[in-house]
Amino acid sequence: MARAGDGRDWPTLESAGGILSLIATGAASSRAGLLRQSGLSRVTVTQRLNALLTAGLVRETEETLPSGGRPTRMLAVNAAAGFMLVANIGETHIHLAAMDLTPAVIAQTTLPFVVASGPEATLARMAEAFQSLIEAALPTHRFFLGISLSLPTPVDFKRGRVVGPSVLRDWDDVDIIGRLRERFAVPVYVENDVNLMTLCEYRRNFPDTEDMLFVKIGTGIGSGMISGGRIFRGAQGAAGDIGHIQFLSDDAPLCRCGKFGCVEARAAGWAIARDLARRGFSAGTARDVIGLVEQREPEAIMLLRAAGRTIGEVVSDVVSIINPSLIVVGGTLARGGDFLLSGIRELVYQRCLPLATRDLSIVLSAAEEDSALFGAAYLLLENLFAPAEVDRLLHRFLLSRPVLAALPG
Amino acid sequence: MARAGDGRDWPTLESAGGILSLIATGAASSRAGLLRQSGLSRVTVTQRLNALLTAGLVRETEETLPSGGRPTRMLAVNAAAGFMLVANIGETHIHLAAMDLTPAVIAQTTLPFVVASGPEATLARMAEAFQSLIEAALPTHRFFLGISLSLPTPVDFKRGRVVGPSVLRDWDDVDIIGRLRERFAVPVYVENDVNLMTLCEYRRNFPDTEDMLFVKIGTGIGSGMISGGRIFRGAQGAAGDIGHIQFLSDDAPLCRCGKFGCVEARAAGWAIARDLARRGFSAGTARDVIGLVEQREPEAIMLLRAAGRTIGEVVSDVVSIINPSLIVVGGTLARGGDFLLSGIRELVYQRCLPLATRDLSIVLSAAEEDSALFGAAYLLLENLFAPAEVDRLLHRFLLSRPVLAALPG
DNA sequence: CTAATTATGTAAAATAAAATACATAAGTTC
DNA sequence: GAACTTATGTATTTTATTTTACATAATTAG
Repeated sequence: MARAGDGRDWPTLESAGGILSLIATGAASSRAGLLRQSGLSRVTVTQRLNALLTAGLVRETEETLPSGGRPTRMLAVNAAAGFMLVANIGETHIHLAAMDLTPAVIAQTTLPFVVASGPEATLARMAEAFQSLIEAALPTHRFFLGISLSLPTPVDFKRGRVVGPSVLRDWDDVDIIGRLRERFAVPVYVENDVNLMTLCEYRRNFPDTEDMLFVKIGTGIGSGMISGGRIFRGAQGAAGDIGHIQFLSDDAPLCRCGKFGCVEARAAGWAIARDLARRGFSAGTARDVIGLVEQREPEAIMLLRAAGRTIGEVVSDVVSIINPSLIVVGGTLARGGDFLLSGIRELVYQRCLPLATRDLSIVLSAAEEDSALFGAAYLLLENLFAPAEVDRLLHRFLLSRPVLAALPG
Repeated sequence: MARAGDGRDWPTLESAGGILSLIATGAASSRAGLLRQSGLSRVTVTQRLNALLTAGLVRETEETLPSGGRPTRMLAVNAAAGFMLVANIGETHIHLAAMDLTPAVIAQTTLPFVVASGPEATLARMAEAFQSLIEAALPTHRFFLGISLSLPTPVDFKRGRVVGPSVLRDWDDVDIIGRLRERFAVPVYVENDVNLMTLCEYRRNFPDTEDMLFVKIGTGIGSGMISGGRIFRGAQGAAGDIGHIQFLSDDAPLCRCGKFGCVEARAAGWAIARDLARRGFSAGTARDVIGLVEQREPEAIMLLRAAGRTIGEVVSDVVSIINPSLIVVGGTLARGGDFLLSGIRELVYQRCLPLATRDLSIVLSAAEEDSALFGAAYLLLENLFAPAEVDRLLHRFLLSRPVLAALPG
């Protein structure tokens, strides 16, 4: 058969999907690991791996594993083998980037975002921006892998559409995937931003924690869950909607959703800002609240602590229901640190079974910008390189290459 | 190569695990389906399927699928190919059975159960009973597949142990799997009873509903979840513990867990019985409560309705968190029908997002005896026939057969 | 530096599986 | 009943993969 290096050997590369998937998903990172995980023979693994190496999809890393004898050479996907486009639609801006497979930013740009423009115009302008990013990335990262979008609204992941009453009016039932796919002819994924922040947190900081809860406490309150290493979406992608869980009391405040007593109306950034405003402070957003807390304003601190306990009530419900082994608290208010966290911890440890809290950690998220954007990148990667999809990816990769050596001899 | 029927062809049968798994898990039920799902060629599928057919593990069913031409012959695992042992430890009795692969009961027996006897004695007596069941089943169902147990307590499924503060005192850290495996040399699984009731409900009545919540309302309150077609267990197997979610109020009642205001203390069978007793009725258990409701005792009905609303509060939290597409209400109090259900429906539809409730059904469980026992059977089957495990099963099956035709020629 | 140890590559022979090309089976439609 | 349709089986050829057996590589231990 074809030897590594004697020109391209398409057939071997085409069948190398399984190997590529194992490396990309982290299931194996050495030849021995590939042997074990794939069940293939050494000859076959060597052949296919060589095809991937010469194609530039996989590379040997510098590090080696000492083993008593010849050290094991480690393998990794070549981060420069291609690029993807990601975008995060925020409340006022859209952040777009081209990323390599690390994922790391190759080029980026920002667009203003006005909900009122509607989906058509917005998607059109995003497509323009994407086109520029492609031109920036293409010279160095020849292969265009796909597109992944983060939206600030519930998303039906499978159908790739905005669902339910949403900040994004008029986006209901817009076929986002179809629109972008048509234009760029690559796989497109769309997901809710909190789920993507959760995924980023998992992949970056807690890759070994397969059951975690991420709570985002900013101007609003939302959550995402990783279960068995995957985003937990529920039947319609609406899982994790903890912001509008209600608990009634005499003074149940009116929520922006129209109901009384929601967690958000008690403990979200806007609610605390509302309470501070009533006390004569100038505050409207989560940032304002945190600003006052960082100035050690006692009333702001007190309200943040109270919010922590309120959120703790809901989080303890979540813990009883899904039994995670880690809770990560992020979002703007998380910058309040222990002022926020102590209340959450207090309620969770007070209310949940010892069994559920015994091995439960509650930690702050390392405040990272763009975690939704990186989450979108991780989502795309894990889908493209999933065993069931990787052959399609490989096939596109092959078609994208100039057919230098497809000639006989 | 070996033709179907010319004696045993071990090599072919040994490689037929994938085919068997597809049939057993329902992924394929015709030759065409096997072709599609397995990715193997028709020749290979035919060969392996024939090996399974002649070994008696798979059979062709009577029904056929009309297709315009020659009808498709359907395939199914031969229910009589083997038997398994299952047991459900209840509060006062242990129900043990030998079941075929339908699963249907071949033989059964009941033991009294006293917690105070402790795990050693109890497991020993169960082993005795199992031995008799084996003798009953063996003549007709020669192959012993495995053992599956239902326990009325949280279980760490992976480790096969009782965890946490539990009704089963002293069972903590008893290696149940190890004990039974040692004695019977077959795979052993242990799971919590509510999870198994959930699984049974899913497999029997709603096999197409991959995200469902089962709420058991009896003397206590518990729940189980199916997510993506699998039991959702959480990090320690403690997921779904909704009975002890608290919501405070001035009159928060003391729960048997020692905290105030738990759902159980407000709405479980024992709590309603307590309230009825205070009003002069003679009631101590969920059965007593339902007895009074069935006699149309207004106060009992009123209390059951109120319990429905209380449970509805918690269920609406669960819906917001996990977004199921179906809620099945079971347990003794479910016999109260709409008296119980209406309150649950009321709260869920009132509190949850339209997105989450749009396609959500809330139904009563068809009151079935032994659903935990059948759940245990389903659990065993789905694990034994899982792609990763099926080869082991096949191997044991081969070893268990008399080696009639292992001679040359 | 040498021996021991583990990692890795590859040619040749042996197997396993797929593709191809027919052949037959068991229904439906008319 | 004849024609058509889809399901299914199998011999033969071709292709892919594993096995076997050996060779080489790059470390550590001494």
